[in-house]
Amino acid sequence: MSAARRARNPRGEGGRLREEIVAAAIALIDGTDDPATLTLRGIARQAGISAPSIYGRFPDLPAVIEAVLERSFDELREQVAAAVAAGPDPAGGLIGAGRAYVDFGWRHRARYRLMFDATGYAPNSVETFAVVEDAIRACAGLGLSASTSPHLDAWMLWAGLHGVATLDRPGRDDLLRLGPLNRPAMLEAIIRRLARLPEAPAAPDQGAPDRRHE
Amino acid sequence: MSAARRARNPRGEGGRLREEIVAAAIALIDGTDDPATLTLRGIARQAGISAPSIYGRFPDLPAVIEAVLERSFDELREQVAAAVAAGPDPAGGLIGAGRAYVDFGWRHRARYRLMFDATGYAPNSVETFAVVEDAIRACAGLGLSASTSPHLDAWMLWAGLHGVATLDRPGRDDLLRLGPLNRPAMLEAIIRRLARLPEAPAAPDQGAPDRRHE
DNA sequence: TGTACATCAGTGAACGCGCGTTCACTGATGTAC
DNA sequence: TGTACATCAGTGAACGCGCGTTCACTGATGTAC
Repeated sequence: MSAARRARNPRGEGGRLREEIVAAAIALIDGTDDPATLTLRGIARQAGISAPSIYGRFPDLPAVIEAVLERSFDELREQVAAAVAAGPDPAGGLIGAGRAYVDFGWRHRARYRLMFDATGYAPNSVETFAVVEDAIRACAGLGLSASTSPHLDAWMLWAGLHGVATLDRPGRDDLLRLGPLNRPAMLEAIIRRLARLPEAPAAPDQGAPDRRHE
Repeated sequence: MSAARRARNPRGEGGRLREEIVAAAIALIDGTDDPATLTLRGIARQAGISAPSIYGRFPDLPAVIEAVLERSFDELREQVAAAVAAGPDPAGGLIGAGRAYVDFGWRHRARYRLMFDATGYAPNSVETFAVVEDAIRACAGLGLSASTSPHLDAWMLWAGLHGVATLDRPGRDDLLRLGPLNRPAMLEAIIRRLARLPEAPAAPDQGAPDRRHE
């Protein structure tokens, strides 16, 4: 599985292994569709170390998973915040943030499921929420959103984004097989309705191909 | 685990065991929080039979799970359809349907996750979708909903409901710990926005206690 | 009415597997004197 | 500068477990004659 034999870390830098373990765990789960693939032995194989080596850096498997959660929520927050900042205006930034969120869920399908299904604890998950809430608040302040409670509306928006990210998935053609949907336009509509932005302006070329599952 | 020794089925009615196996599987998964608990050996224990007995009725474990999926989607459709019919008017029925949907997800947490995460195939899942779509169409026909595309709006509504059903869960206090939310009111707001019903009328006593996790 | 027999509804023991975790160890490397 | 030694970064073998599945069987029961 792994390439050449891994070189042992120099004296005093054994802590580096901790990072390698978390990175291996993320690579492992990102390469599959099923969070159950994330086993301690699998992580060790991916990292090119023996299974017991993990115990030098983590007390047990749940501790490794918790580290994966924390890093993943950081990543999610960064990507969502970057999208907010990249928007042409606050409303565009908010819509981009929603897209970035769902995109993360689609690109890291199993990891995303782990993030929300695991029994672990990720205290930094609220930071992503705060980014969304602040974006709505900014829009409301400028009169771009009709939101009177950014806190509640952010919650609703998150629920909607979470639904899109997890409901719409390949490999289950029984679910919502609705013909060729224009997913980007639908996602934007959901964001607008839940964040109380005005309906989208007329979009002439909404028949763009759906490249989601490629 | 099981009570007294199970009595063997009479001659010719061995097919009854099939029903018992599916029922045992549902009881097993409904009694836990983790879909991974649904093992073949666990199902056999729950049903009070030996593990190999299952092979007389199902080719393997995935086949049992598929039967669970099918029965579960039937149950979901029934409950959603009943809520539509029980509404005081079409709009009230639609809101009730959304509530019933999320309620199913909350009451059968692990099973609901299995329904959407499993790799199986449940052809009857579209029937629930059709119930929602028809409810929106009925509202639109009466001018109660501003929907111009019940099909797309039903999809969005489903995504929103799915998000609420799966995102908001006990045992993960890190996620969206937002203080005492008025969940019923928020759920209703999500349904109204996505199904394009008018905003809720002023609700004086929205501070009702949140009894969801009791 | 008796009885041999086929069928049916299961069971008990065993298999190989991957898992999380423990234990005793190995061998390189920096440090004290 | 040399060397004993403590420390560090891991490893290999083994444990017990629950899993899905296979196999040969058992014992009750309806049916043919």
